[in-house]
Amino acid sequence: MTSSAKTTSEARLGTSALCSAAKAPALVQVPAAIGSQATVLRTRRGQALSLSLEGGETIFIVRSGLLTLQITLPGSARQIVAMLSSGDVFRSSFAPPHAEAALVAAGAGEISRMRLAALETAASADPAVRHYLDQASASRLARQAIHAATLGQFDCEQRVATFFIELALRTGVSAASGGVVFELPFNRKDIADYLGLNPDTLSRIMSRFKAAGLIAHSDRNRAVVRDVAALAARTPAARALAAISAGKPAEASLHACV
Amino acid sequence: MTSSAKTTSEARLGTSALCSAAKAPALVQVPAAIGSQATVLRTRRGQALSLSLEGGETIFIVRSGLLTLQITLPGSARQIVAMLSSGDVFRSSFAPPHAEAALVAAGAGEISRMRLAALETAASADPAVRHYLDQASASRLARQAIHAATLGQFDCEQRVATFFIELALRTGVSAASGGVVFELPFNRKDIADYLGLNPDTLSRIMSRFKAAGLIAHSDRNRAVVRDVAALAARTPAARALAAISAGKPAEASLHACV
DNA sequence: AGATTTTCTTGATCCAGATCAAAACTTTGC
DNA sequence: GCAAAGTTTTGATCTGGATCAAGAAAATCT
Repeated sequence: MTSSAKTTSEARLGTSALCSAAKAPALVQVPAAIGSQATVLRTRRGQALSLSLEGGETIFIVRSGLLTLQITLPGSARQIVAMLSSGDVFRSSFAPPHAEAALVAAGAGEISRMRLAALETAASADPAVRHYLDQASASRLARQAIHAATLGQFDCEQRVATFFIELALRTGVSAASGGVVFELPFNRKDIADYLGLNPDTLSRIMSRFKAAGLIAHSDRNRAVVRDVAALAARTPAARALAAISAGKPAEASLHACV
Repeated sequence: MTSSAKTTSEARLGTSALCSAAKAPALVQVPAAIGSQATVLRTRRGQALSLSLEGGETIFIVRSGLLTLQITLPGSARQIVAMLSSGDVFRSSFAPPHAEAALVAAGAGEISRMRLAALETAASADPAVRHYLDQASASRLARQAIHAATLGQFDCEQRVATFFIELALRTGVSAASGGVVFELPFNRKDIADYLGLNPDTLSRIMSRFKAAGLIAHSDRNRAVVRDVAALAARTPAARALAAISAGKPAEASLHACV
C-alpha cells in the first residue's frame, strides 16, 4: 500500500518562471518492512480514529490523505494542533491526557495502524525503519515549533499565508496555470481553529487574498495558490516550511518559489 | 474518543492543606546506560548551546536546570517554543531549519551531550533506554500540543496561569507555607515570548495575580504559587499538565490540587 | 556608596481582530 | 423542485491586549 501512485494529476507545466522546476514526486518512503504487521484503514471525511486500542499503544502511519489532531481542553474551544499527511507517524501517547484528543480524517485517505510492539519489532530488525521513525518525529517536532511561532507571533494575514504555504507544500501539485492546486478538505471553522483565528476574520482575509490574485477556489474542496512567491513573501515561515518538506511531493516545484 | 473519564469537576477543591503532601523528588529516571558516552555540560544563565556538533546529529539530555528552545523566523519576533527540564531529550534535528533556532539555558544546570550514534548504540543494547527515549518524545509532543492550545485559544490570564502551573509542576517543591516554590529564571520578556503576549500585559496580569493572593515573589528569581488550586482553576490546561508531569518531582503534592 | 543601565510597573491611548447580525450561498432531504 | 439546515461572506460595532510613555526598582558598574 505504499502510496506511490498518489498524485495522479501530476501535471507539472509550471509556467510561472520560478516555479517550473517540477520533478516526479519523491515521497518520503515509508519502509516496506512496516506494513506487514499493519491494518490498513480507509478513512472518509470527518471520521475519528479511535486512539486507544486495548492492549497497548497504537501507532498510525499516514499513507495518503490528511489527518488532523484536535484537542479540546475543558472549558476551552477546540484547537487543531497539527495536520498529518503522507509519511507522518502518530502514536497514541502523543495525545495529551485530559484533553479530549481526537485524530480526525480531513478527507479520504489510507492509514496503517499497528501496535507499538509490532513496530518495535520491525524497527529492531531493520535500521531503515528506525531511521524513518526518527525522521518522522523530528519533522513533527520541527513543524510544531513553527506552528507555535505562527500562533504566538504572527498577525492574522501571516497565519493564513502560512496555512496555504503549508498545505501547498504538503499536498499540492503544480498546475498547468503555473499555480499549485491542492485539496482543501477543511471548512472555515477548521482552518480558524488551526490558526487560532475566528472564522469571520479568516473569511475576510481569504477574500483579500483572492482579490489580490494570490489564491483561488476551483470548487468548494479544492484551492489553487496562483502566486506562490507572493504568498510566501507574506509569511516569515515560508523558507522553514519548505526546507522541512524537502522530499515531499510538491517540494521541488515550490521550493524554488519560497 | 480517549478521555472517557473526563469528569471535569472531580477537583476536590483543596485548600493549600491538600497540597502539602510533599514527597522526596522521584525524578523520571534517566537510564544509567546513557551517560557513559555523554559529555556533561554545566550551563549558566543565558548560555546558548551549539546545536550543530560537526560529525552528526547531537543529542542533549537535561539532567538538571531548565533550557528553552527559541526560534526567530526572519522578519518575525522571537518565540520561545518550549521549556525543557530534567529528563527531557533534545535532538538537533528537532530544531526547524531557517529559523535561527537556539537552545538556551535559563539558569545553572547540567546537560548530557552525545552523538546520535552513541545514543543509538545504547538504545539497541538496552530496551530501557529505548523506552525512555520514546517516553521523552511522547511527553514533549503532548506538551507541545497543549502549548498550541494555550497560544491558539487561551486569553491572556489563562496563558499566564498555565505558565505558572507548568513551572510549578516541573520544577516546584512544596513549601512549609503550603504553597509551591520554584525558580523563575526568566525575565518578563522571556515569559511574554513564550506565551505570545507583550511584556506590559504580562506585568499587569502578574500584578493582578499577586493582588489576588495567587502568587508571590520571594526574590527576583524565585516565585511562589500560594494557592495552587485557585491558580489551576484559571487555566483549562491544569489537569492535562498535571497528568503529563506524573513522575516529575513536584507531582504528588501538586496533582491533588490540580 | 553613588551613578548608570536595564528591567519592571502602571497609566493613557489605540487598533487588529473578535463579536454580533443579517444576507448570500451550498448542501441535504423530501 | 422546493424547503430546511448548514456554511460563508460582509458590514457595523466593540473590546482585549498592544503600543506608547513616564516613573519606580533592580541590577551593574566605578
